[in-house]
Amino acid sequence: MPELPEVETVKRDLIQYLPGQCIDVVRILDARVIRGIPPKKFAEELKGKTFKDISRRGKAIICKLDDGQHLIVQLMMTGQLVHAASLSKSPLKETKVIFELSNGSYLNYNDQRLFGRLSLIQKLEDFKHFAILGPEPFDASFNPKFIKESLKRRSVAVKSALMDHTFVAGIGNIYASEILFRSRINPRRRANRLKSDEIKCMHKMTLEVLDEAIRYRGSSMRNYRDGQGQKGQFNQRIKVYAREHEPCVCCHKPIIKIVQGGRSTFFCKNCQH
DNA sequence: AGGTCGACCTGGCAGC
DNA sequence: TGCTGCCAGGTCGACC
Repeated sequence: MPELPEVETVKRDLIQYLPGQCIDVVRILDARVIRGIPPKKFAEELKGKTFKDISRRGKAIICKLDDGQHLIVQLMMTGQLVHAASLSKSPLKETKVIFELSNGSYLNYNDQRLFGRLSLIQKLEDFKHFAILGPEPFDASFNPKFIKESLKRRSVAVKSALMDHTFVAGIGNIYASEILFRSRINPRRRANRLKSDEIKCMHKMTLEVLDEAIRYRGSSMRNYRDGQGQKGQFNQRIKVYAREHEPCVCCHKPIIKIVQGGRSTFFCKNCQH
């Protein structure tokens, strides 16, 4: 799914279109994406509400409504939140929910695999997922000291730790591999065995990779699209993810792929120690 | 408590 | 052409 850079890109797109728009109609084409509330009630509750603000926490998009409620969208693996000026004549097969807005435009929720979820909650504190989420990478609280302290008790591979959202929010499979490549750290290293200078470097590279990915509007492996339905441009800057057998940009030895915690990891054995 | 694994879903693609 | 098996960006809950 979209990881932090992709979700941040979608958020920045939608913030240009949604605030001030009233939801006239909610059309639910597949009710399985609606969570924690009966779909009919979901549609009724949202009808007539106006978007006040759009924000992001981890990989979730938060739409604040004028009545104080929050529409939370988790895109998961294949979700897309796309704004469209007009309704497509033949709606995509993946379109699961259509929000008709007061200015005649539309917000479509598309999702091929139906892992994504739309929730409607009163208070953000009530949302269970946020309660367990670690700090935002760009937050000052996410710093080398915090990382060192958090990883002290974790014997898992550092790649798995980076992807653990209770440790730090927003990092998924693509960016975990990219961050470790730039940090020259072997993804198999145990998290609690990293030296202080390696932690400092990993922290710096986390911010560098995520910031660069946001500037390039994210990566599109298969399904990701931004708020306007366009692909991200970070793909050509990806150094290791999904590049098995390709030469490493530094030493030209082949990139290798391993499986950690059931997920693919890509790295250079020669450059990452 | 931390770690591991399967379940949740659909569709694209490689191999036969 | 058509089948089978494998793979995919995330999260959660059950279990050890």
